[in-house]
This record gives sequence, structure tokens and C-alpha cells, in this order.
Amino acid sequence: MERGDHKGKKKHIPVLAEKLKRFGLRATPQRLAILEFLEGNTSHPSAEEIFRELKPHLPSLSMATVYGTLEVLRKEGEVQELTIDPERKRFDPNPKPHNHFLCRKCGRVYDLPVDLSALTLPADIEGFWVEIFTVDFYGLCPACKK
Amino acid sequence: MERGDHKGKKKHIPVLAEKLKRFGLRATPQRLAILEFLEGNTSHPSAEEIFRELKPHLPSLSMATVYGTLEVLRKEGEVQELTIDPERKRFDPNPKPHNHFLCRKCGRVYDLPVDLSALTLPADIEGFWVEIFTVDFYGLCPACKK
DNA sequence: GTATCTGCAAATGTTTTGCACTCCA
DNA sequence: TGGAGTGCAAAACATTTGCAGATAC
Repeated sequence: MERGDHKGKKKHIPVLAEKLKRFGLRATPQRLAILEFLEGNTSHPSAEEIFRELKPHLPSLSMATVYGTLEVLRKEGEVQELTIDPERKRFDPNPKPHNHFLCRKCGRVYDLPVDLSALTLPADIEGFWVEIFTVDFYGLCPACKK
Repeated sequence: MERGDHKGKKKHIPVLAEKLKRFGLRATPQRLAILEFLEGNTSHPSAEEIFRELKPHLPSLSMATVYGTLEVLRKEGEVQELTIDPERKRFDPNPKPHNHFLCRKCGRVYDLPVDLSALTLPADIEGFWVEIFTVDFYGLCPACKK
């Protein structure tokens, strides 16, 4: 696997364009660039980090477009918005429920390999209708623990 | 128990002043008002809500003081800062770990009576040093479910 | 061709900061 | 009295919005 790649090979642009069209969305260069950047990305970037990364390759890109694209992708269930970081929203292209860890020293957010599948709760708890829940961990990451 | 009270009787001002002094902090009217307002409060207010509530009784109060006081109380472990609401920070005067529920309709945050004590995790998970973790629930509250 | 999308710039809302003045201990 | 604390106004950010022009299809 090459440097920069994450889980396996990146999907080709046509595949990402197809995905957008399936949602009834137009396959614009901006959206394709954002989708491609997020593909397999486990760094949980903020909108600003996505913008900063893509701007050099797509100089016309604006923050408004980044936020707008993230919002439509979230509505389609393609990305989830994380609240773990009190400073800013972060985005995760993995829509499946999984756990996150925020390092209090370096500020990075990691996927945490803890199996909480045992934690199945009744959908209705004392009159509260629970649709989703998240488990967020805080502490020191392996690099900062040393 | 009277209306407006929460868990038992409110602590008197001298008791709250003592608490502040134990932390090496001065017992100012602003800090005492904020502490008294938070005492037993389970509404998980934002800084702005605290300000709006207290301003009429303490007209000189400023947002800067509210934020400053919440920050020193958080450092002393007297309140916790919640990240459950993506729109703003909320504060909880109960420093013990417990679960929260955000209603997607009315936006209120509740304490959720779910016992997760069974969920004891090793402090060290694959090299991550876990200090605390939070479980946040999202859905419809009893009032909005109807 | 046309409805969707984008970029810009301005607005919004939250939180922080610098600093002169105040007041608690 | 002296340093900690406060209020004000401005700044700093993160995010949203309105709209005129651009572009995917």
C-alpha cells in the first residue's frame, strides 16, 4: 500500500461521481475533491483542515462550499459529524457507529478499537426514544503517553 | 421539596464561599451567584443561559465573567463541560460521570438514567491511556416523543 | 437552457482577550 | 493596600447566509 493511501485503493473519480448522482447531487469538481480526500481518511478532519488541504489543488475552493458539501454528505449518511472536540466540528467518512478518542495533549482524534457491541441498550429508556448514541474517550494517545 | 429546588435544599452562600476559598479563589458576588444558580441544576445550561438568568439580579454581570468563572470551576473539577450539543458548550454542576441525552426536537439536554457501571474498561486500550469517557444519547425526549 | 452549485463577502453566534478600574482579603 | 477579579469593547474563531454569476447535465 502506498504512502497516503488508507484502507486499500482509492476509488476512482467516476465511482465517486456515480455515488453523488445516486443521491441526486451534481458531480462537481469541489464535491469530488472532498469525497476523494475523505475516502478512507481516518484523521477526522475539521472543515478548515479539509479546506487547507484541498485549496492548493483547487484554488477556487471556498469554505462555504466545504461546509455545504459536508452538510449534504451528512444528510445522505455518507459522513458523520463528531462532537468529541469542543473546539470545532470534525467529520468522519465512516458512517458506521464506532468509538473515538481525543488526545488531550496533541488534540488528534483516533478511531478507538474497543468492541462495545455488548452494549446494546433498549431503544426506549424511561420514556426517552434513543436513536443513536456515541461513546467518546479522552486521555493520552500512544505517542503522547511516552 | 419546593418548586425551583432540585436535589434537596440549596446550600447557603457561606457554604459556597467556603468552597471557593478552599480552591484559593475569592468569593465574589458573581461567582457566588453562578455557583448558587448551578447548585442542583440539571438543565445543563450554556454560558449564555446562565448569563441571561442572572443578569437581572446582578446587572453588572458580564459574559466574560461567566466564561471565566466556568473555566475556573471546571479546572477545579466542580463542573464539567459537555460536548453533546454541537451548537454550544453546556455545563453540568454534577462532576460525577453520568450519561446525557440530547433531544433533536426541543434541544434540551437531560441526565439519562442508564446504568453503565457494567461498562468498565481497561485504562490502557491498545496503547491509548483512557482517563475518562462519555456516553451521549440522541433521539426524542418523553415530551417530544408524543 | 436552466436549476443547481459555487465563491464572495457580510452576518451570526460563541468564546477569548487586553486593559483600566474595582474590590475582596 | 495589593493582587485577584470584573466589565467593557474589541478581537478571534467557527459557521451560516444572501446573492450574483458560473456550470453540470
